[in-house]
Amino acid sequence: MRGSSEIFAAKMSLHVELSAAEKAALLAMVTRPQTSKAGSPVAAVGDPLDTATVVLDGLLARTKQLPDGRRQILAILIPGDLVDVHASVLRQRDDQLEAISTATVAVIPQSRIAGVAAEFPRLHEAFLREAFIEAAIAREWVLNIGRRTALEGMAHLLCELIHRWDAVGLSDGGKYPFPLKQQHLADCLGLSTIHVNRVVQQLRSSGLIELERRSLSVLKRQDLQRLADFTPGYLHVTGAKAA
Amino acid sequence: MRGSSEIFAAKMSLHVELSAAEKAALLAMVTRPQTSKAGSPVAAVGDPLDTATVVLDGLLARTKQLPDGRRQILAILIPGDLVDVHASVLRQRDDQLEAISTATVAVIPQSRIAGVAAEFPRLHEAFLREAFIEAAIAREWVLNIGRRTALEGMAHLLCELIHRWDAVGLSDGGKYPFPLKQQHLADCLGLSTIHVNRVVQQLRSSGLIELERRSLSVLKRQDLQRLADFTPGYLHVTGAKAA
DNA sequence: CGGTTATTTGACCGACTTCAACTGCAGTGG
DNA sequence: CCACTGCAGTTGAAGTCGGTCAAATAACCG
Repeated sequence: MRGSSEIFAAKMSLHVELSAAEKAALLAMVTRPQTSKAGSPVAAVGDPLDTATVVLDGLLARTKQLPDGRRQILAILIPGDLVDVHASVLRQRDDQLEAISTATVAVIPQSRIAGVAAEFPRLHEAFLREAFIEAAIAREWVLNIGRRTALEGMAHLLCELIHRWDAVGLSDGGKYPFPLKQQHLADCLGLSTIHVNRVVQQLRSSGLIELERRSLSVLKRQDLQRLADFTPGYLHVTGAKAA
Repeated sequence: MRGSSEIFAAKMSLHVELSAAEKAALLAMVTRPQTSKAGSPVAAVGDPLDTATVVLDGLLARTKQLPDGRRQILAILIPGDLVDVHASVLRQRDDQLEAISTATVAVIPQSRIAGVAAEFPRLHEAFLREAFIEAAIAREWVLNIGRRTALEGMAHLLCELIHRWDAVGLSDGGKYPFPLKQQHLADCLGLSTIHVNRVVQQLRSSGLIELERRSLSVLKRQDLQRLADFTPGYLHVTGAKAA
């Protein structure tokens, strides 16, 4: 758990150099780490929105559902991510968080987030950066789902994930642990699982990726990015790891 | 112009009651009002992202484009909206703003936004609310495009627009000025203009709306909302005008 | 092992796209 | 006043991408 918090602190100080006091304050805010089993909800629609959430380990999805069960994933959350910073200002949760793999998260109470603005402006700025980047990613997803083909969209999603995974050091020479099921990919892209399967096989047979056994290998990263028209600018990662 | 700024100030104080000093500071920050002709760009990809933008009059679209010209609208901006608050933290614009109708906008320099956090915390909070709500809307659009049918999505888009228009007093008893072309609707929903046309006619012939001559009339608002599964919670409008 | 869940395959279907032509309308200039 | 132009909207026919249904593997797990 301690090590997990360090990933979070490291990510927070990626853009703004934090003082020891700021780092200490940051780690002190993070309370009540809890782990959830794969597939289980971490927060539901209508829940009071009174904490931000830090992902310490595992993957989560932010989702919305229609009354008849159609489901859409709005964001994939990875270790180090700080989400729901808007809890400092908005009142009610309008979406859901659920664990994709076994995941452990901690929370920061709403009062702490609000307080940090006055006490630790640079921490506050780091929080806002996280929130604004998640918003930028959501906008890119609108483009991805609205205007890219299934194949392009899938390629783009994979590019985004590996890029973000690289940034927090979750890669191993082009090979990544990949806990997402095809159902998750479908819900990210607004597709059926069956079509996701066909698209994945296209990517496999064109030699761009290997995807099996909960593991993703990117064989031709350049080609994959070209297919997806992936340009990482929208991720606003300008730190040392920017690649 | 003066009157337009008042709309903005009114919207800013919808959730947080602002003091006279705060209102004055707010209006003092808003500089350089400029008007753009329908269809012309207001800000382009790669532009330095050093100002937030206030919409004083007219409609804008936030857009992204793929290299081959496919275009997606990410947000419709209406009078009173404050956008690009993230300019206080992020550096580079990754999307485009363009005028839908003739529109006049003003800007707030990045330095002012950053400064306001310390000097006028409640204004800062109001700015953040705007940014977070735009993010919430973007997430709803992901659902709209990814999982709703064309008909449902169109209905939902219209519900959102009239709801936001009501909130800033742009309605006239169920009748709204409607400068969007079918091309804009298509780019909002990830559809072809031709299909938009057919969907609009479905809505017309089922008696839910009238849409002609740059004017929208909502005849059966309840039915339209039911068709769209529209629940305004994600707009986080909790003020007096919440309806 | 057996039972469950995830992935894969095939056949068919439908929502939406593409292409092409036509209508209506506002502006423009003769 | 009326042709001419250009653009938004409309209509129809044909095609495609992706969905649905059903069933067969294949992986996971107690």
